[in-house]
Amino acid sequence: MLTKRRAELLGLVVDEYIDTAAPVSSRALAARHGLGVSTATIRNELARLEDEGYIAQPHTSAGRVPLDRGYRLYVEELMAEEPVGLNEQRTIAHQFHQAEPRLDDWLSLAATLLAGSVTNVAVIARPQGQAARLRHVQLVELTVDSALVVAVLEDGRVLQRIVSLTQPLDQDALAAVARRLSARLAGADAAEGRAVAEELLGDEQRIALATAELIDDSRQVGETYIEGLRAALEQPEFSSVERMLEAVRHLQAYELLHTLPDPQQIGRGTTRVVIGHENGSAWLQDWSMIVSAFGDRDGPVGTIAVLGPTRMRYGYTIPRVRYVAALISSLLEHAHR
Amino acid sequence: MLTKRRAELLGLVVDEYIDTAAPVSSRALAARHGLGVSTATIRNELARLEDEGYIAQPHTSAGRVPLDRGYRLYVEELMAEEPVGLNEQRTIAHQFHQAEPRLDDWLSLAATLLAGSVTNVAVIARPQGQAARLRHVQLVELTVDSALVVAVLEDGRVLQRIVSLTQPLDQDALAAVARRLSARLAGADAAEGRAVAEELLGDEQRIALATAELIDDSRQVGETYIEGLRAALEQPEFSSVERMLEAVRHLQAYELLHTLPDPQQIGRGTTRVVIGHENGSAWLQDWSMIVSAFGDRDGPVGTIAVLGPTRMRYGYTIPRVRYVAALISSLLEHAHR
DNA sequence: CCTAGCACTCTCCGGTCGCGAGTGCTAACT
DNA sequence: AGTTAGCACTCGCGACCGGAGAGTGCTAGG
Repeated sequence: MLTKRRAELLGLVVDEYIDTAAPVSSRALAARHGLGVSTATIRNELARLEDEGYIAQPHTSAGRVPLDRGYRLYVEELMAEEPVGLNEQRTIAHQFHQAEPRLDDWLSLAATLLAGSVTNVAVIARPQGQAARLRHVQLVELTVDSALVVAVLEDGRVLQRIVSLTQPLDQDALAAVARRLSARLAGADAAEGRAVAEELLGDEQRIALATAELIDDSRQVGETYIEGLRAALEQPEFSSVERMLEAVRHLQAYELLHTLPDPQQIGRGTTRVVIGHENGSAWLQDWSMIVSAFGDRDGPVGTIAVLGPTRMRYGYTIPRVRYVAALISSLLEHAHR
Repeated sequence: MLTKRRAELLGLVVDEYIDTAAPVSSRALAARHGLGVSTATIRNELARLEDEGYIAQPHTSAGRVPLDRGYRLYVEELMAEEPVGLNEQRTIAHQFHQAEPRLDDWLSLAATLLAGSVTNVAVIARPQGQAARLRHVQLVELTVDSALVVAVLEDGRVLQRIVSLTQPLDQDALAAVARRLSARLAGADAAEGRAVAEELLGDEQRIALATAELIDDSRQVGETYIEGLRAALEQPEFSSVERMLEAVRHLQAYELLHTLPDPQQIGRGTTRVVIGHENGSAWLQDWSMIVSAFGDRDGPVGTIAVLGPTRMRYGYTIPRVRYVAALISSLLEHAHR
């Protein structure tokens, strides 16, 4: 069981780590917060917390770093929220009232302000329409090195896209590929399409991927606003070129839109925190996501989220995401009248 | 004087460097292109080219790297253009005809296609309105740590923006700052405003910067589309964290919009190449910019540009920028009818 | 004017070493 | 039983070499 003292200690470890981004040592804990015990005692407790999977050491002779499980408990029970001060509220609200009363402008502004306020990536997405499933695919030869992928969806819509090929394929070969893909992909949604594509190779894979993307396109992707890339990248977790590149690679409208949960599933007024491995996507393993929804009385219409390293100022970020979501919702309500 | 042979050699050095991103040695040149001379002779010629400021060595025992002057000559006389093939033209044009016939969608698509085609950053900007000059500034105390900057422009427009302060300033102090700034900035355009801000410190600097940005805002910034950040960042010139961060920091709509030349100054149909230090801004010192304008018969309305490291495939990029600009212009013409 | 040969320079890479930070464990203390 | 002082041990990190390799400039001879 997790004793009171150990829980408090965990809270301190997370606080400290969020602050310094460096493994937290028993000495640092004793020094910064005068708990009435020695470092040896703290070490014992830390060892217990490690056994229970809340924290870990990067290597034998290092301090402790929170694990996802530690963050989870922290977010649910230990952290102190830093509410949005009145000044801050006024400053933010003012900018909205000053802007043109257009939803697009509001959302873009909201993304910018939120990103600036929490120094992380802010994403605001407004999906439109329903995602459909595939009926079948056809391929049309365009030039030697490109073909047209035509996706026919179950609801009857027809979408097309050009794919460039690495090897020449004539119309017969294309037809064969199309037959195979149609068989495997019939009834598939975008995610299933991508899964099938994973198993294929070369041009056939490219075509399958294009098909999956066409299915995705059926959602008629609304606007997506992404801000704060720069602020996020300045954080120490991205101090190597590879991590930075990976972040830039993935932080794109297209990919994010399909990573964020549907606004319906969140519901207005609630804020969900998704930590590290709780994210489905592999690349998000050491990211956390704070998601909220906005909308009017007819229900939620969009998602507003902050993405950042798992080492994120949850207590600070969460209220701000919630506040901005609520603010937009109330702007929408007023606009409707 | 630059002999024929030396010019050719320079062309080869630039070609090779663009290709490999590594300093070019006399041996590499002799091996890859069977010039009828020995490496020693090549070394002599390279030494001359270095004296004349076209190329340089990163350190004594390294090969040669082109300097801006070398690139300039290359672009103007030596490079071989790689025209946009018919297939490529068709593939690109097709996507435009498939898109909704809205200028916004066209521009966004153009940025994406262009960036993908040249694997560098593509920027498309459509400025609107004229930039104005400042009449005077006023400051209004909002909260302890924020103030409202009110800029009155020469054409009578009034723009405002909130600035957060690092130190508390009361209304008297703010009034003093406003008086000082108004005196220094009267009649200034945005660039001059920024220059003055550079000389100031702390909150006064922040306020001056905000003022400069307000002046900029008077242009009523149109849409800016930026694509290809990721592709650009994968290039070897950004293989250090600092360079990458610097690029991300600067490649923002706001900053780029004010870096690109006015479409009027370029004129439809022409393509301008700006290499390294020829760029005004300090951060662009090792970037090159290929700029073209698009518009209809009433004149150019927007700028289309590709940004990349000075080591850029000029011969490949230039025709593609030109092509896309022309394509959009012609779409505009047709739409007008 | 060209070229073979050579001495020289400088970077890059791998290995070694010592320092410092931090831990876990043990034994004594309350 | 819980706490603590003391200590041996581990590990990462930065500094410091030293040799290999790449490339140059120069010289002397064709």
